[in-house]
Amino acid sequence: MPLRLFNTLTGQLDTLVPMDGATLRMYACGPTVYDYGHIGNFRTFLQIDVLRRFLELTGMRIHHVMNITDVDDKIIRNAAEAGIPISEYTPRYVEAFFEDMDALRIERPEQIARATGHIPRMVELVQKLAAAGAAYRAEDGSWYFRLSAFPAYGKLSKKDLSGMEDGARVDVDEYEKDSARDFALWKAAKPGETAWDTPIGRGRPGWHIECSAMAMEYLGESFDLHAGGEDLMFPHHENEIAQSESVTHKQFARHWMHVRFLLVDGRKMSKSEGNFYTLRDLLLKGYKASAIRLALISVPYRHQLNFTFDGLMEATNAIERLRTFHQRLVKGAFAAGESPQIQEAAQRAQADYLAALGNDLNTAEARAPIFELIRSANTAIDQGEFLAGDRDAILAVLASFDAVFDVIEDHDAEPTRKALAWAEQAGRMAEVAPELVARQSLSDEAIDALVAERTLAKKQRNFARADQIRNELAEKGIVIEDAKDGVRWKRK
RNA sequence: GCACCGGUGGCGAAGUGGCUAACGCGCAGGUCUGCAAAACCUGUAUACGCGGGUUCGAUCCCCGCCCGGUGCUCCA
Repeated sequence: MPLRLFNTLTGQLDTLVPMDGATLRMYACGPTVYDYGHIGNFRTFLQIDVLRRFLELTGMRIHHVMNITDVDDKIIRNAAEAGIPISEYTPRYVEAFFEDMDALRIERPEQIARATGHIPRMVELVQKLAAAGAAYRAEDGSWYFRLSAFPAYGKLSKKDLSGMEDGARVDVDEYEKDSARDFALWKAAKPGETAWDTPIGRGRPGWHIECSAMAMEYLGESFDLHAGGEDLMFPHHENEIAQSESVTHKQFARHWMHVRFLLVDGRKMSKSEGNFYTLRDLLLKGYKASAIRLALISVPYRHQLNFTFDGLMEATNAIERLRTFHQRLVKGAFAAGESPQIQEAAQRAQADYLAALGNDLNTAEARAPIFELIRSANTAIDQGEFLAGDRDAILAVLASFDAVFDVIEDHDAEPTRKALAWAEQAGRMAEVAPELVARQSLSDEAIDALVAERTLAKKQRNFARADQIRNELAEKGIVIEDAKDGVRWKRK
């Protein structure tokens, strides 16, 4: 199943094929590590994860490079406020970032590149641009890209800058540029700021140059796919193209993917709006990592997603249904054989599922055949028409669903445990939802003991005691199910 | 202001120029159960923002309008 993916550059669905015929080379803009990641960041990384996982499911080999921006204005400012060098400031946020990625089960890219580890490559690129006449040094020692040297500028974001007045909106501290639209490649050091001594002077890289330098270092002058959030399209990605192609005269990335922003309660998420959430915030409110993952990927990447707590509950309940069904298959006893209707339904579900994802990663459409299959399988089981071969066929479909969505298998305990440990250490226990604390208060062994006591009470027809135990457990988020083949319990 | 995107049942969200417009969640009733839970069945449902146009036929195409959102500046 090939992937037809919307390409910002061409404005249409293009089939994603590795240009070397073997491995898809892709670059995705990663985080700037000045704070904890918020759910908007993670929506982007999650959608890129969906892309990766779908390609892997179809058997494609991938080489995916992600950068970490560990030097920029905000980092310098925050580190200065904290009174520590940036090399001490950023590691904790790098670590937190990967912890959050793991919590959301986002696969690691094949390669992670830090900006501060690639300064010489960036300097080289600036030198090459200068040699090509596309870069110039301003009086203060900063280097700028000369926009007029790249006539194709605007081809990605479809902006026509020809009509823009030069000098209409020049920032006061950018008076040294030849043209207002020229952007910084290298920023001259200001007193006390982090800086590197290099052949092009003492300073630090501009924001855009790191991605050009690292992408070309690891993926070559031309590669298959470049992805990121929609906000990066302009100016960041446009500038990357200008810098890179001015040096190589080759197409930089062939295919560009942009993930739309999410809204929270119908508005853009921002700290001033009071609708700003990090992953940790949500985990401490008691939501499961899997529910957050599902909520953030269920709306296709090219659509705005309106994030709400109702949406998180919906995702929580949908996962519950998936997991309950999965357990029913795994634990159930079925007679040998296959029933043609179920086999056929499983095959059709698998085909529809893959087709939906192949159609520009339509995750919403992809869910439908899975849930349809679950309903018909449940019906067959209830009617005693479900056989062991049917189970195997459906488990295979669920496995390919989980290869991309990754929410059926339950990995939720660890992220919550880590978030609680972090809250304790960071002195933020006040933010933890009381239900979450209650839920953590019983060990599996204690629950097993209570469940056994209840089963005994039931056998003795002491229903008052049995219900009392069930209520006690329910208060701590433990749900009991009396099935034909025994008693099950699960944490809500 | 300029540009782009969206407005589908109670909520979220697919999709299509013509068959009963997916799927999920919620709610109600039923089956099962000591009672529940899970599961299934039924209902919720006269759901395609408004007004024109094209067409044999439009939710889907075109025009206008209203509403919401986003970008044009640091931002996933």
